[in-house]
Amino acid sequence: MQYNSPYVAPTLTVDAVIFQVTDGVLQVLLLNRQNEPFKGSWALPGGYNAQGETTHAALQRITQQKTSVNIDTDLRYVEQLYTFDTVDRDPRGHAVSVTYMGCGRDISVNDPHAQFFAIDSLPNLAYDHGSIIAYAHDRLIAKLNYTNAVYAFLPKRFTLSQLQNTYEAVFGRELDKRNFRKKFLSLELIHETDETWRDGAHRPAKLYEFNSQKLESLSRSFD
Amino acid sequence: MQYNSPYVAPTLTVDAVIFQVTDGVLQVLLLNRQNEPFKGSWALPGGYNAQGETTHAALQRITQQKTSVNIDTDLRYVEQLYTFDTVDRDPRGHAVSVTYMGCGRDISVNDPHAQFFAIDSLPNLAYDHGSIIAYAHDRLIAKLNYTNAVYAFLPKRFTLSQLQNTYEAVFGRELDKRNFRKKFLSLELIHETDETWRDGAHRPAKLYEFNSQKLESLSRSFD
DNA sequence: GCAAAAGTGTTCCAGATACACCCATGA
DNA sequence: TCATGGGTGTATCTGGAACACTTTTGC
Repeated sequence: MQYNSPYVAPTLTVDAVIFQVTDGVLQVLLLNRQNEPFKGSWALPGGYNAQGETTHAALQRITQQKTSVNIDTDLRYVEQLYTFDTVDRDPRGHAVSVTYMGCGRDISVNDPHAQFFAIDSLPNLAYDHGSIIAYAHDRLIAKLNYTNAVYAFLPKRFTLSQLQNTYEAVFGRELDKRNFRKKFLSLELIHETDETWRDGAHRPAKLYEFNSQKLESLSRSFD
Repeated sequence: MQYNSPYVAPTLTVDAVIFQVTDGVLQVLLLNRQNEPFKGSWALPGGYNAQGETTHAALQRITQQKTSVNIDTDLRYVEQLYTFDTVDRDPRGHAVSVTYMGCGRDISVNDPHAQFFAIDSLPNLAYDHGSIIAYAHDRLIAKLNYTNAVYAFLPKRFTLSQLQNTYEAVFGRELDKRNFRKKFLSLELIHETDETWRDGAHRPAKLYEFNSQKLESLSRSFD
């Protein structure tokens, strides 16, 4: 491979779509932009990826700096999504963005400019971040359909109702309680514990645990 | 976003996994490397992506130059796969590679160093191209399972046996003829034509056509 | 008439869907 | 005792899997 003119690489950036489910609502982490371009709009956490740094390492550094979220400890599932590279997506010049999706729970953000938004009431978004979020949501739905990735949204021990709520929040539709329980239990991904959860004036719920906290493909797809 | 040291982007490259099905065998296009590193090994068609060029445009230019394959006219389906960025994957330095998968049929290559290989008898591969091909194959199987993407491997009119052979080549296993036909026809992706195909001393086969040559998701997954 | 691929139906089983009531608790 | 969410079973339907013979042609 020979080149006559000196090679100049495009700018490389990383962007993260960080999801959590709170009170039965799927949320995305966004940052309010303090500078141009798109000052005042909301954007995914992201930044530059320099030579010698993997995209994963860049993501780690950037989310830590900008949102105090640590992708290795705060997120229980992280996956590369897609690389967006339309030449005109950034008004400052050609930038190629490697995007990631991450899932966690009870994520606390200190920065006053960082905030979680419900997936179905997003504010004005910078760049092409609206389509990146839509892409991530589609992928997330697919992942929950054929893997055990829900574990990333749940505490170690959880009730079947919490589990069902999480699926409903991601899928954006309601599921039948009896069918949900029958099907999910038949997948043999979780087991009962001897603990129960008391929460108000009603029968306490059994707590369950995942057999494995590692990503596994389901024997049959969920949906 | 301010930087104290001047920003240097990693080298950006693109690599293509180009599939076709010939005589019931799934094949991948490879190039024999004439230079170091990995001189003599086989590699995916790929090359540098400079600033101002989209990855798709770079792919177009590179496959045309190196293998005389035109991804817009010779391939009927193209999709971005994944971005590989392990710092040490290229011995010459940190390179980030955006990979694509493409599918076509009857692709002719002029270059004597370019050749199609059966997916299950690949030669010595350069870089991490073995794992890229494996990743592409997995994705291809998934795509054929939940979309009508097979059309990319077939001529405009084709027999049900050709269709079944193509699935078998990609999936790497045999399918039951009666169940295959019943199921595929029930998906309503193809329609009969009034033409038949004569080919040797046996009953001629009806020719079918896809209703649409655009990618569609199946109402129920295939496999 | 024979070799070769095309074409065709039925039975069985597993899993999806639809659906309504009793249980255990706190106030 | 009542309000609240937890927990449970059955009937029906649809789609997947297994399986073998007849048809049409060229030689």
